[in-house]
Amino acid sequence: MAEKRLLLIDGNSVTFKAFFALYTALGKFTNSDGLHTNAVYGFNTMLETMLNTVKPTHALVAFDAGKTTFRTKMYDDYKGGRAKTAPELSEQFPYVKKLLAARGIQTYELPNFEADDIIGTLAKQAEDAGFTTTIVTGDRDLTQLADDHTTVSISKKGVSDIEHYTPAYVQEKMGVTPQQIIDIKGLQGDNSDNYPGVTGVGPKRAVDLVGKYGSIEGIYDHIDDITAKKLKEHLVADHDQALLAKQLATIKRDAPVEKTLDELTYEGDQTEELVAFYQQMNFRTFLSKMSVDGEAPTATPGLKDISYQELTVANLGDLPAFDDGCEFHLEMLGDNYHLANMAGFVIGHNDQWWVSRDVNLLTQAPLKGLLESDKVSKQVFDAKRTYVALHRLGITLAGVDCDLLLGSYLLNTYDNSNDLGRVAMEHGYDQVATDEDVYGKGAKEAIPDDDEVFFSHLARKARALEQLRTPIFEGLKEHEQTQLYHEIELPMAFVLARMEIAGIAVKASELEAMGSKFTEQLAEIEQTIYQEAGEEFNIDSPKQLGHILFEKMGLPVIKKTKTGYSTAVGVLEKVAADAPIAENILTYRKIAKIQSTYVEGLLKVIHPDDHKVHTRYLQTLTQTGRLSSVDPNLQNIPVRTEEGRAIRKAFVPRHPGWQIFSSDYSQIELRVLAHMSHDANMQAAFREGEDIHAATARRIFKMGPDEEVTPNIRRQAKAVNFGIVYGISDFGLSQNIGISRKQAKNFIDTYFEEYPGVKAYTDRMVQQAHELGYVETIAHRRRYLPDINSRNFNQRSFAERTAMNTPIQGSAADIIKIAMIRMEDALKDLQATMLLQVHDELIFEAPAEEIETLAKLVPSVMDSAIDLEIPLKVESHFGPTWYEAK
DNA sequence: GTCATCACG
DNA sequence: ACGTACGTGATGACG
Repeated sequence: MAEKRLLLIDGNSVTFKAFFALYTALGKFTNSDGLHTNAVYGFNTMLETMLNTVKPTHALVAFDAGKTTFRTKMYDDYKGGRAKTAPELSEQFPYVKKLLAARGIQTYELPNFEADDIIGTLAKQAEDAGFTTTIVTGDRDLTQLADDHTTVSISKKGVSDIEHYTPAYVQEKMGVTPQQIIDIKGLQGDNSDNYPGVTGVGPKRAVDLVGKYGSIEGIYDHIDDITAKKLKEHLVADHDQALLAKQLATIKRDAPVEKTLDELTYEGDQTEELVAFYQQMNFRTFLSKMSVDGEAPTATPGLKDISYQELTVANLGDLPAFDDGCEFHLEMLGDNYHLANMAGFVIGHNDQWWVSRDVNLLTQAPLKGLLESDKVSKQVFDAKRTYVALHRLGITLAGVDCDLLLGSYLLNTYDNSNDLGRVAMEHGYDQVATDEDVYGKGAKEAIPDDDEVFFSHLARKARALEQLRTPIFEGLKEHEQTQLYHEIELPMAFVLARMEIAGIAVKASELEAMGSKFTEQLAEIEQTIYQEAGEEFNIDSPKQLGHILFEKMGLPVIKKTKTGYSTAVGVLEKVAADAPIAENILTYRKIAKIQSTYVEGLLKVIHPDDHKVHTRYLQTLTQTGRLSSVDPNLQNIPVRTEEGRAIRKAFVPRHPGWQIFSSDYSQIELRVLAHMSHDANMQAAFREGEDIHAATARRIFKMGPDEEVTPNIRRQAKAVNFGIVYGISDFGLSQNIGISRKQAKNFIDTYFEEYPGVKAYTDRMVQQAHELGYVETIAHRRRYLPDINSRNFNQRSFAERTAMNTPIQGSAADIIKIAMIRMEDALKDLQATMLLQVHDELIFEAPAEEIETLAKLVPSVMDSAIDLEIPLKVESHFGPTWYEAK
């Protein structure tokens, strides 16, 4: 007998998940009738995945029948207090059902029961009848149904990110058997379903107890074995509640379901109906997939065939001149393009693609000429990556027109990915797979030996570049980001590429000398700590350290983390007065950090040939428009403590006699705020060259002109200024400077009275975010804030703070990027080279005789990068190493 | 892979 | 009543 495979889907839960997974794209998913379709779309994506992997013979989607169920009869407030379902979501349920009908899948609901119970009941029947069952849901509770013949697949973040729970996986992940999930829930209760368990029992204790006694009943049978006094009291007091909660959590396996398994035979797509439905929904990509049904299967379902030619030395001459431009992609496995092997490339246009594994062909005519010509416009994915890699082959890339990665990032920072396939999918183009699909991941990641697989993937990438150029440019135009793209981000990519290639020289001998000194110091402190603790333990383990400090030594617990005692700096500083061990641990930590991250970490990445480190700047990662730096991160080299700062002595110019020169913007974020808010008082302070923190202190503390601003008062005012930039809250400020929440609120109120323009600015940004769903920087960089209208206080508050902060932080990022682009031109007749950017600071190396020139030139380029209502201020330093240049 | 910690602006 | 400062990356521990 053929294998029988049953697919059971929790319709409500999956529709919910799909809706929220595609929530940011809600605006893009509407059909011509104005109906939202994101949940239907997401549901169908998930369904395709499951149909392809499970290949079911039988299938059913269960829905909840209504608000009242046997559970609400047991417990009035079951699922009480839930926010009303958004209308954009409710309107989609009927269409999900229509979709299912068109796909030949039955739907079912049963009065008084939830979808869970229908699924539980049918899964039981299926097991008895020898089926293999797959349950799909977004709700972890259903993992209680996992058994040897039943897998529970939970969609995690996205619609395609699915986790499969077998009994072994449940055990591994949750620490209990599937049957014990209900005991856990009985003890813990369920916030989202709104019923309590036992007071004081959270996930950790619940797993512990159930592990020890097997079940809730087991716990109460051995109640006298429980030594923790409070816990026992709670268990006794909440006995009834625990039993009720367990009952509520238990999925029915014998609901009066009137469907028999035989009726659930999966019919497959009802083609005509489905085409009509897709048309009604405006699902173009799903429609196009239908037309390829029945063709030879490809590596990834849904991809149409693509043709290409393999390029060789013999047919290089056949390449056209590409007068209308071309698409080009250079393939590398691995993120670090300074080192990664180049695996092949594709070039072409007008759906004619040439591919090869031999990247040396690129160095030959006519390819090298094409790549280096700014007359031949090129569409690429990640221009910086491409530029750096081609540079390794002696090719200087020019003529880049559309960088899909960069354009896509500007359109929406939120869902941007480094994978061409994924980015294409974001823009509704589904004819290219992700690298993970084609190359695999982890240890198995590799360029396929099969030419057909590899080359068609390359050709599909190139075609995606061709297809997406227009939509990307149109999107940028719509967002008024054309200038941002052409005049800032695209030129920036090449400036960064050249900085990365230049690298910065690091003296290994200097680091090694520091390292051996630190090793000695660490050994010494380690011994002292062991003596104070009375035993040896791993100081690097917060868990072991917490045990020593707070259990063995009985120090007062200041703060806890999710997993145990906090041993962070603030905590250790508080207990240091009573316990010298805390002081020693702080010293140990400080040195260990410098040692492992900076001494050892940097030594690992010094290039053996040129003795330099070549970081990579990530240009499409941050949500604000800042850069980030990896492999190594050169934007967080220590400076605040003397021991750490010494690391900078190892950063030197590449030639003897040269100097390191650095310039930084002074208070750029507050100046940007003064500009954007037009606040007269704040602007006056900057125009008159005042110390802004002192000026703020005078204002918020209502000081007379002759009163002296003490360092402590200035420190507090500085914290308030920072708080404003971060999107102020009284709580946050009170924590930061150790005052009461009430005092903090006072400071903020006074601040806003004194700087009314700033108050108006913050209100305006929050309001704009509410109305438009995004905020913008000076250069029209955009950040979407989908949580701004969230019903969850925390998420909403966070979005509001972000609405205030992002235009400030992001505009500062715009400004330094403009300065960097102009800087290259300003330096063209000098030997001086720009090496690093650290958010508000630029670092150069130059011959000593150019320092005088730089000291004038660099600040003038930086402070004229943009015309604000107040002046920008730049400070410079230089010296024989980075250590002195500050 | 996730957490806690700590380095920077 | 809710429970927080904004933006990052690297490390070691631990599951």
